[in-house]
Amino acid sequence: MSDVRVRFAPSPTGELHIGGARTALFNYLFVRRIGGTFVLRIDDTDLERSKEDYIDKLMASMIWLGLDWDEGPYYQSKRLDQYSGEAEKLLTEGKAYRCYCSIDELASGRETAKKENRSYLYPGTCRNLTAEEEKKFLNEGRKPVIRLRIPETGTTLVKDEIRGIVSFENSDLDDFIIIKSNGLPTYNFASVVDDLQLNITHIIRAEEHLSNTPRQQLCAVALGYEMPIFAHVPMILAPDRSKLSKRHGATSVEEFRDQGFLPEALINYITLLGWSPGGDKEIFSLDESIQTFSLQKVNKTAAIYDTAKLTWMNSHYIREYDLDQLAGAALPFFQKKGLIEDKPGKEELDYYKKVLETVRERAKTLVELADASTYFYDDQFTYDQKGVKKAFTKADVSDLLRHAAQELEALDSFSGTDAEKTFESLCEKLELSAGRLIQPTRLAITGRMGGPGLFDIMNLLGREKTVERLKSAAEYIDKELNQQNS
RNA sequence: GGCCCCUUCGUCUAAUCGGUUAGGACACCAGCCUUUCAAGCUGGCAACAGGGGUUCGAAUCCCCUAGGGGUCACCA
Repeated sequence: MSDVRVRFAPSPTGELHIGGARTALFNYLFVRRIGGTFVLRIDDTDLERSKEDYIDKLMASMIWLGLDWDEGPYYQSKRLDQYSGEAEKLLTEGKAYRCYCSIDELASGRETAKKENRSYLYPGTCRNLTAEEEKKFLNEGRKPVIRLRIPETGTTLVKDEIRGIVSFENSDLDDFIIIKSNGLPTYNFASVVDDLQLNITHIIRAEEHLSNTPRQQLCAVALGYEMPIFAHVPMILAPDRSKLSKRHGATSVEEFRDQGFLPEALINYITLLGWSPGGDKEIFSLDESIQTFSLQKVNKTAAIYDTAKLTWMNSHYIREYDLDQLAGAALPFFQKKGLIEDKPGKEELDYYKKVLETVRERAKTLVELADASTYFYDDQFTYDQKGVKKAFTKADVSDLLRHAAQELEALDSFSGTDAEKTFESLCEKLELSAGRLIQPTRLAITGRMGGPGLFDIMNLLGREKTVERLKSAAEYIDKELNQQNS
């Protein structure tokens, strides 16, 4: 096993969204290829926004996607001693200092800077306070924060596996806060302390963190460490090129799951968002991606996510999935529609799998799969109105349906092929094209104009239901339609 | 606004060191297949942001402009 260590460090302020999932995925692909350790860390230093419920959901989503980790979760909220300890060290070394400026004072400085249309940097008011001055502030009841002393000159170089070397002028940075007045660390500090203490070797994270990296690197330098290697992966944007948010529809892994997407499809789709193995292959498994993944081939450009392609991939996986696996994945969707019992028996499950087999070809999501299966369970359906106009209004349709029902009833044995033969000879006898009989029959037994092969449906439904539905359709035509006509 | 990153079909992307009719996938359109709807197959539409260089030759290297994104919090 290699000593490469990566981490995925979500903050539990929401569900795992598609961008976070992709970041986790790239960490996973990278570390699994190299045989290193994948660490999960929960960045929960924001007490107000962090919720425990989200931690469980985050982990559940990762497991559902198949992204398992080796170590953790570590919780920043349980490591607070580490941060204050390191901060204290910086304080005694003179690399950090206490700042007594109030939030209001800071805000007003920021405001005037904005009015004068220049960028605001903390002016270093408390940079060189004397002991007496500090005492005075303390007596006033001020609670200090701790700021890192940033070099006034020089350049900080960030090495990034994807973007090369990115340089920042230290003079553009200010002495930022590492410990808040409530004693908790800020993200920029806690994250650095953790990455160093957990021996993280590669930080693979979203591009939005690139601008913060020089600050973190300066932290590491002050703490006497060298920073790990960075890889800032491009963002995933909404179709309108803006940052992803709720108003763009489904953005979390959980939502995609609820909409009937398979984890393999989601993974396959986001794998291709910002990375490509080269070549023409589009469909591949997590394991296949691990074999070919490299950070160097990750794109620099932000990707816009487009559910059309995801949907196409999902339909592909629905078609190709192992039947038992598909049955397991789709079951909750059937149960939600009330098609299947909470604890289905063996017979019910066998029938269910047969239904899946005949229906899976044309479903793009698991929701559609359940929608397309209702008439296998429920006799009480209405006829598609367009279909009624097309298939039920021709002359003598009701007689035709009754005739077909009679023929089927007269059969010694009943199967899909038997039914097909019966229909063929009936059409021949009546000198009808196959469609003339098949269309109204389809509508009669499913209520719809599209779907699986008619005789496959009959086969599954069985003779009794088929005949029954043919007859009641004939009745419907005589009653409803002829009444209208007269 | 300062700083940083980015720019190939509508979208995701490919194109070893500069030499390609700029390739694939989704979507879209047409045809084939077919009892319907899908699937599948075949074909079509469609891109190097703009302008300067460097070079025999630039999507590829350099510069400028424009556009997009990120970041500048006692959020992460």
